[in-house]
Amino acid sequence: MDDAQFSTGDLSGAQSVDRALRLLALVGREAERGAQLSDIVEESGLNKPTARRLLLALMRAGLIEQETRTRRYYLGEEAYVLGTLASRRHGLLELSLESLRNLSEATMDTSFVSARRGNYAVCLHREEGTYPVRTHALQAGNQHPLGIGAGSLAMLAALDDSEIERVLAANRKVLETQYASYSMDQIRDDIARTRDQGYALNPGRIFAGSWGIGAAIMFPDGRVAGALSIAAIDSRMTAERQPELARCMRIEVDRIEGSLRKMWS
Amino acid sequence: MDDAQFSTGDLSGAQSVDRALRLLALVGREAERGAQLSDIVEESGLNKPTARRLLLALMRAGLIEQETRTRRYYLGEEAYVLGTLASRRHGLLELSLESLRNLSEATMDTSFVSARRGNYAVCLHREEGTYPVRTHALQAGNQHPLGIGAGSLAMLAALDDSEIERVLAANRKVLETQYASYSMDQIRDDIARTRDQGYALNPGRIFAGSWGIGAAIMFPDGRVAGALSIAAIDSRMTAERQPELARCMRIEVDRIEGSLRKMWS
DNA sequence: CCATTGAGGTCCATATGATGGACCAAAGAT
DNA sequence: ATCTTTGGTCCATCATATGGACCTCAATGG
Repeated sequence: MDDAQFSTGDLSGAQSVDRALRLLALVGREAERGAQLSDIVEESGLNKPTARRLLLALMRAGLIEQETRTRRYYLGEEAYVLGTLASRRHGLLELSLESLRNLSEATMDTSFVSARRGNYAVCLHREEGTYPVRTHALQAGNQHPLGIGAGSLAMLAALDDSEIERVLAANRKVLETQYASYSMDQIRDDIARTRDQGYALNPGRIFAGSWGIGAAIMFPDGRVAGALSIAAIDSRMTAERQPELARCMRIEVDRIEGSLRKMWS
Repeated sequence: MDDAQFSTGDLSGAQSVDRALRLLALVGREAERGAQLSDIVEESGLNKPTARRLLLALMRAGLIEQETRTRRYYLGEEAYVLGTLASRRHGLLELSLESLRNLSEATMDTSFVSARRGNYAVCLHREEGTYPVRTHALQAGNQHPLGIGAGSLAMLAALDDSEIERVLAANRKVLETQYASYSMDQIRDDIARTRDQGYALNPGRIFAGSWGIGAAIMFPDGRVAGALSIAAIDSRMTAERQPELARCMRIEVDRIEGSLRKMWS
């Protein structure tokens, strides 16, 4: 596989860096409430001194910070600065914000942008709808394995079959242990239906009554850039309304893909 | 000094993490053109295998990525995602964008938001003005020691005197070697004038003819959040026009500080 | 067309620096 | 007043990062 001219040898190592960056990601996903040291220790599988040492290093770099009162860890300002600088290449959120506002206004429901992150999908932003009954199943920062949830399923379905199987295989354990309401075959069916209909549907699989539909956003070169999705209670996701919502999303996806084309040319 | 109840002992270490994160920052600042391995090696002072190993670790985490064709390193999507998540706490850019648009429209000149990053100021965004002659001295991602440039000086002047001296002392070497047109006393004078006038002025100190004025943005708790600034050629920065520009900036700074108050309450 | 230069990438013996069990301190909880 | 939970740290041991030497490819130039 891959990488042309240079031999792609080992040069493995820098394991503490790997560990530190895993912690960084972990703290990031917990961004809202802040992460406790004990949680971090548990979730990361590292032990306390190690975790603390790595956290200190991340703090020295400004990527995370610790609130003195609560002793909780949060993403720091350097993370924000880097993100700002990265948005030149990866500005999916910026490109999508207006679309989300359009969607939420037109449909009255809550809409989302997600990005692919390895074998997972992360929610980048949640744009509240105006309809008074809303589902709060998905918040910015939350992540689920690819295939779990509407936007996430849309992204998975947009990959080619060999990669889908790779992803599913990589996620097998998590799926079995944490997503009992799903099965690998279930997901494969969902993919088929998604490709067939042109949009992804989550009929309350994660939380009963909390439905969603999603559509993938593609880079000009065919890679998956992310996904838009809309969530609502089941009674607002009837078979008649679904295609209508899908059409709205399609329009916005086209707009975003147009901007991406411009950005990369 | 400081940190209350827990003893803040050593627990130093994780040096490779420090190094890796320095590289990350370095690649980030070079975000536009992408960073070459050889530059990274030179600027970081690390040697090639070490730098490469750390870069690989950063790539594994998705924080940076390497374009296969050019072999240059860029910020990766994870950096973007983290930044998005961090913007919940540190969303200076989001809060300022509208103000920048107002400023650039009202004045026809280019305007900027910067954030403090340790002893430096980083430019987060550059909003182009419409006036046909523009200075391109400051681009997003660029950084200068605190005190160098209008926004940067505004931030420095907003610190208390003991911290100013700490910052200046820390930057002494860089100032001497790379900013020969400045001197420590020069900067101290600039600070006095800034406090006096209520806005910071850079009368072409870095590049002749490229002037700027700046104003600091403060957090509700009195810490420096960042700065707005406006840049133009000298003929558009006459003594008469300066107070007018400063007034426009002041209005926008007030707006942003209002939003910050809301965000933290 | 074959040096030569320079950039990207890697190997591996060595010794530096990360590891984690044991421990201490503070703050709730009973 | 004692127990438990959570945050933080020390230091002897050994795993892991280090960097000089080396390889490969592409471009320059004689």
